[in-house]
Amino acid sequence: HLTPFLPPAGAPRARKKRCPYSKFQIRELEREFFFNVYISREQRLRLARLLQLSDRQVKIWFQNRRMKEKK
Amino acid sequence: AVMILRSRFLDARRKRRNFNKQATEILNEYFYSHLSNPYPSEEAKEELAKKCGITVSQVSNWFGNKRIRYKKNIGKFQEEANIYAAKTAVTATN
DNA sequence: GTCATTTATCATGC
DNA sequence: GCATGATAAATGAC
Repeated sequence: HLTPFLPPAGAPRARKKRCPYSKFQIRELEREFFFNVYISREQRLRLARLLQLSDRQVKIWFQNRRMKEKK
Repeated sequence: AVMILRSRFLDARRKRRNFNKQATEILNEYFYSHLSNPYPSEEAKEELAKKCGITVSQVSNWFGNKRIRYKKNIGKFQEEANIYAAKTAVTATN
């Protein structure tokens, strides 16, 4: 029979491997989320430095966290 | 050394119970009869959920897991695929 | 921004 | 011991 999922044709550049965050990282992210569901640009950069995460990672964490909240 | 302790807090939602055989039968029938595009619409998910006695989220979880695990090892699911292919006359209209 | 996904990881069933 | 369902990072459509 046929196979699902059309091949991505072009060069599929490697996706970043999912790495679970540490207890400390989660705790600080949750703490900030408690006060601000939508984190500001400045706070985002500050948290990223503190937690050794990229600005993008913090941004995405808040996006996923908001989705989790509404469920 | 810095240990990354990821001890999990009690997560009630993570309690897992297998679906009954009838529900799995229904989900597999849909999956293998739409193997070229195993992405049920929202309406189809709701209908599957109703027929299986599970939630829409559980249907989404099932298809997500099924797609990735099937793609990752097609050979392992070959026998299962043949069973459901023979069982259901394809009426794939999408 | 939301949101349906992909992927790996986690927790449980058996 | 893996199979299976649910959750946690990460991507991409819109």
